[in-house]
Amino acid sequence: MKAFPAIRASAKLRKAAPAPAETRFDRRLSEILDHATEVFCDKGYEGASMRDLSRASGMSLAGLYHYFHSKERLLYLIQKHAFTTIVEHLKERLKGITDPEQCIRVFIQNHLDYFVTNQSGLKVLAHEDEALKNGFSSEISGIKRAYYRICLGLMEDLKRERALDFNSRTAVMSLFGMINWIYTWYNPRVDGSAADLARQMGDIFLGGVGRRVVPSRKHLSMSSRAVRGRSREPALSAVEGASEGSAVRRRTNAAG
Amino acid sequence: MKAFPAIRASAKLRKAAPAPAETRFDRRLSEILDHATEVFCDKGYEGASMRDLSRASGMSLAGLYHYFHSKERLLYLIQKHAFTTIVEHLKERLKGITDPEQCIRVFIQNHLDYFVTNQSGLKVLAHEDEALKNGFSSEISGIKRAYYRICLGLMEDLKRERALDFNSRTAVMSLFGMINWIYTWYNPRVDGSAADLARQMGDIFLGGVGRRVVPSRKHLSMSSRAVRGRSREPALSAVEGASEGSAVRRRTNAAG
DNA sequence: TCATAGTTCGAACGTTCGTTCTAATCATAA
DNA sequence: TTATGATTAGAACGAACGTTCGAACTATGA
Repeated sequence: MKAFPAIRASAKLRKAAPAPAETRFDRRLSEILDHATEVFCDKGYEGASMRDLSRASGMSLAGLYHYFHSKERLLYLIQKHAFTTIVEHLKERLKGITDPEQCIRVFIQNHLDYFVTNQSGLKVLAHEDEALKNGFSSEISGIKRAYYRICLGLMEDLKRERALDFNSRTAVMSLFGMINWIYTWYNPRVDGSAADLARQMGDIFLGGVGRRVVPSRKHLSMSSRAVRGRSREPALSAVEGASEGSAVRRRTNAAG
Repeated sequence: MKAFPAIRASAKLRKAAPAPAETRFDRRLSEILDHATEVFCDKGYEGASMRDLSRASGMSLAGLYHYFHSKERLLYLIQKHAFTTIVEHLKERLKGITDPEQCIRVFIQNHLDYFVTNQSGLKVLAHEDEALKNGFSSEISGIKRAYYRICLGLMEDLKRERALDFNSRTAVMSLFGMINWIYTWYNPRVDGSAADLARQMGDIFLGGVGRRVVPSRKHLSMSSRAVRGRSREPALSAVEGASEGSAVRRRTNAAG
């Protein structure tokens, strides 16, 4: 409701074909998790009440507690599932790819793919990072650390192959910032597909913004071209903030 | 307390020399704002209770309400002050600088400078972005939009001068991601000064990570060198997450 | 058909929430 | 000293919080 209209739009169910040995319990829990993810996305973990979750999932307050022990454990389940999914998909997609640059592009693509098909999920992951207390947070931190280390490894591979010299930690964290921050601004109508964004962010991260673009690899999809045309405007005298711009559609809650 | 130990460490008072015409009320309110910023940083806006704020600022619950009408207005005051300060500093520092690349580097430096000297403030700004309801959020959104538009203008200047072709909105948002996400991972003991980080992030954003570095501009400060040495490790076989790494000190809550 | 296990619910628990009331305290100038 | 307005605090408000309990429902196999 409140938070970010674009995000709420296209949340889909978790699975198209449920696993055969899936019990009724598992199925129902999964539904609750999906609904809860939406609510946490909208109102934040602390801001969402169990009664909100009850309303969203069409189940009574007490009924919810048949599926998890506490609100905190619910967040834990959501985060664990989301993170595990991302890491699994990533490992799968990285198999067989050897070129370090390509690996990093796959990493970005995988992350953004998950976000675009499961926007609320990534927001809950990124935004409610510190919401869990010590007991619950440690396992999530573990998965998170593994994810971080995968990316760090890719970065080191790139450095070694090209004899580069940069701070890997800063690079990884900068990349995480780029791809996670997206939950605050992404609007599918304006910003195109995940593939579009992944290519753009890959270009920026790997090649920087301040260089002439060599139009290699079947560049410039339709949608990114459309967006690009939009921002061709005077744009100087920026410091004395001009009038309403058109490039930002929904909410420019990007800064800060 | 809870959130991010490194952030809590070095928060300083807002002003060294108070303005002459500053009333007792203003001074006291400013103190409360500082304490509240710390608490919001640690527990989040929703998670922090008025009683927490009361405890932190050493004032009774009822006494707080002499200085603001509601908890929400308190957050509004914090965000407005922080944002206004950042934008003012930026405008000041951009004066006289004409080279577009240098302007963007100044933008990054200004943002990170504010963060390092006022860590809790930027976190509250970045993390509690959506906490304000419609009435309060509109004015903050305005300042935010102005800040965004400044950066967008710098980006367009760079594009024009060098005849570049990239999506300005994506570029600006990516940059915001890089410099805002820092609140989730920055540790002064590991990551060096704001100037260090600003240079590194400027290099990445402008030149990309995947290029040989020309060691121009008095490169490589002490602290960044120290960090760099640390992460010189095997680093391959990344996909099957290896054992505990040493590059991440405090918490690797960077991902997801 | 009945017993059983799994599922759902209404109602309430004790606690904490943001906020307000009224009165007491403080600083200051006359 | 006294009068005055700014500041602070104790106690309480109703509302909402996360959670629990026991009873009622429902599906399933015997």
